[in-house]
Amino acid sequence: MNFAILAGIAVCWTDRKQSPSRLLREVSKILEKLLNAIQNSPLTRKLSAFVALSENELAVLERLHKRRRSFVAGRDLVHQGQSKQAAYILAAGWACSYKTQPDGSRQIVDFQIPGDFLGLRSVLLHMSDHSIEPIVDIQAAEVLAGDLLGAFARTPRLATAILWAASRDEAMVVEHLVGLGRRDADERMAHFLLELGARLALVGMGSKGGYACPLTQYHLADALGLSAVHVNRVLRKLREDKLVTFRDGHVTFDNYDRLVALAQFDPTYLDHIGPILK
Amino acid sequence: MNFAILAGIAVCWTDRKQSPSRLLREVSKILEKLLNAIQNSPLTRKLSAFVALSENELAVLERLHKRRRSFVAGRDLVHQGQSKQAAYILAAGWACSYKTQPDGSRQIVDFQIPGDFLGLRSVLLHMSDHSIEPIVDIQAAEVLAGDLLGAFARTPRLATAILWAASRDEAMVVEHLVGLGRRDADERMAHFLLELGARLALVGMGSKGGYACPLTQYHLADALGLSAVHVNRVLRKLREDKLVTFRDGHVTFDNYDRLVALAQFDPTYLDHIGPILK
DNA sequence: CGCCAACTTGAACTTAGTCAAATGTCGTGG
DNA sequence: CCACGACATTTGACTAAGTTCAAGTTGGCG
Repeated sequence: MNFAILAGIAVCWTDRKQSPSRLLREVSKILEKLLNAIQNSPLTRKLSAFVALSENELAVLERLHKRRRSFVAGRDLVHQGQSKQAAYILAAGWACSYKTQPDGSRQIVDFQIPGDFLGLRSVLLHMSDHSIEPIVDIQAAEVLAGDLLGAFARTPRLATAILWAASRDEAMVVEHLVGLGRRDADERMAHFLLELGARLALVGMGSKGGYACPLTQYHLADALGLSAVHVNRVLRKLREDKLVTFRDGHVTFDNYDRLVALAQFDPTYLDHIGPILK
Repeated sequence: MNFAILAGIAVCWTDRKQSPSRLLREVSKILEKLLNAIQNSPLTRKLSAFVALSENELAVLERLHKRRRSFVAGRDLVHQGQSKQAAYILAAGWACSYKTQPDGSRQIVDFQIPGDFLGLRSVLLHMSDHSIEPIVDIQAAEVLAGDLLGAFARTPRLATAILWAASRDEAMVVEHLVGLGRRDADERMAHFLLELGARLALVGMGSKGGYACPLTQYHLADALGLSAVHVNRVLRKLREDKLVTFRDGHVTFDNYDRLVALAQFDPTYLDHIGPILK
């Protein structure tokens, strides 16, 4: 009995005859397992949205989610310069990775939402070049370097899928860099809010209408390279122009299309189909 | 007969007795091969500076350098949005990867110098999210996705070394992002010139005294998120302050230590020892 | 020689930062 | 219940950094 999810469509096949009732029973058992895996893990959900994962691969992925730990908001999970070998898969809550300068100012490099890896690069460099802070209380699965490499060796397709997700993250960092270098404050904010919405939509936490967002204006300032004061002004302007409203922990897109036009937002780099479905 | 280069020191050993003259002959043969490989390939040189590579791994690395091609300055090697599966190893010359915005402005994400990979991420995403432009005439070895994966499968240590180099590149992009978000124009320029110097020193093309640099002030402007006019002013100021001189395709550090202090340059993220020498 | 690209400089302008102060909100302890 | 502090948000007035526009200068090369 074989089973796979292909671009959202379940496919199953068998090479020998079976009674219909037995076939049905098996399929339903597998479906239940899959549903379980996908519902329990935003990472699985994210990867499944792009890449065909077999039952076996899903099982390996699930095994990576053992060793679950909780962390409280605000206390650094990893600190810049710390030598640490573990990565994490974020299961619930938001985090951000940032670097602090000697003069005290900080730059947020990226936000992580459920399904994202934390500190994958640190594992390879054997040293964290940045800090990671939980923005709210979070749940994360610790992944030891050895387990990850083991999983890669046993399921190369999964390895490719994870590397693909890492590449996608890197593409987002590049887009962020472009924003800091070549977009003014309004465009930067618009682009940021749109990108975050697109990412959240992938794990079922947002839509074109808006999304819940626990970030403070200080987080936005540190991410966008602006002062908190200016962030506030920009948000006011966007709100008054009926483009987007950021208020009380919630982002509401008042006019998605005009916002996309302002930000010159092109979600191509997020939308791409994965590398496995050839 | 075994042989390795370990942090710049050659090591050889054998498990059976051999006549001294024969041993000597073998060692000199191997040395010649290695010298050849290292001189011919800046990538080999870069990796060897951090990671112990065996004779076999060096041979595999050399094989990746077949299929050498030339490209003229200014004509895009890869274009944004292009679907392309090959990556390149830059053998000679300088290139830059950049993104252009719909409004025509461009942001240079990174410069590549000999020994760097071009478009490694594009291979995984099956699509280039940026363009690559040779700054001068360049020589690059085309690496097909298949060859790369084959080499990875046969020599996992080499795979780790290359992934490590890729992580290091990503760390540089992050540092660049921090610069755009949280450093003013002077610091940004100082930091950039220092980082470039450190990278070039790794492949023997620069020192604490300075280095040859084919970039124009427009390149600097596009990389640092400044206008070309302002780049000119910043360069003048740094020159007048006797910190660094950028002129006639040559960067000269007039006062390395004060420049490091101004830029708050911390080369930790470039200096790190590789992942294999545990 | 004349052209072109890179570089240089000045002046006016715009964006975003800094400083300062007021408002709002939430949870804690009296 | 209210007072209080901690923190996030909001607004205004002023300032500094960097852009834009415009007009040269320089140097290499056909």
